[in-house]
Amino acid sequence: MIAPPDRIPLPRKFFDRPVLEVAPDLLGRLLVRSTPDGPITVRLTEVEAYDGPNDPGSHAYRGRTPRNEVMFGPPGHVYVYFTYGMWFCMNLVCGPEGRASAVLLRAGEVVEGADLARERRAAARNDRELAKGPARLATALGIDRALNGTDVCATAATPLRILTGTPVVAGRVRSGPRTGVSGDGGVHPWRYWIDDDPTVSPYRAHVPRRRSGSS
DNA sequence: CTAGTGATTCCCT
DNA sequence: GGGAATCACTAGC
Repeated sequence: MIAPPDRIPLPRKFFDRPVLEVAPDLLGRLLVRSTPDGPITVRLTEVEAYDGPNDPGSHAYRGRTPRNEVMFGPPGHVYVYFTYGMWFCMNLVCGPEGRASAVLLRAGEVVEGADLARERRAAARNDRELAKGPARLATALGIDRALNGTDVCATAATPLRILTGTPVVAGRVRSGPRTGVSGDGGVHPWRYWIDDDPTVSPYRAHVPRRRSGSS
């Protein structure tokens, strides 16, 4: 069996580059989640770059902690975090090792295993919403804490892989401020998405939440 | 379509 | 203790 040209795993050197190069280059790539019932494959349509300790929006901004430890490790590994008491989101660590830069996978188009994704995403009103948003994408693929640190470049069988897919030409890539990032971290146009793609999540500016019941 | 709000747990200060 | 790289749901236009 020879793999089709769009289903060749991306090598580790793909991720061992500055995060601002890797992030737009991930658009159009295929993220494959292996499950006992079969694969679920997502074509990436929206991502965000986080550039390590120099980036106020990054989880690594204040240094290494138990939670962000994977970000400080080698490129090509998955950083999964838990947020808002309910959701998981996933990142891909970029190079060079120790810089703690990573790409948040924000949205994608389910191109294989939509039936399996629908089971996990019963609230989705249509297939475009299956992976429209970082926590939705993680939910659709069944990503949780157990996947934290997974090597997507491993040669042995892994629960998660990244394949070549069809890279998006520069003219179809758009960029803008990152979603939900506050303060100085919000000024950088480090969110990248495929122009005019219906699976890209709506932009939400950061809004600090006040506690209910007091003023 | 937009805007507002509750849910629910973990992490870090 | 405060707030978080979010989502689902509702109301209103």
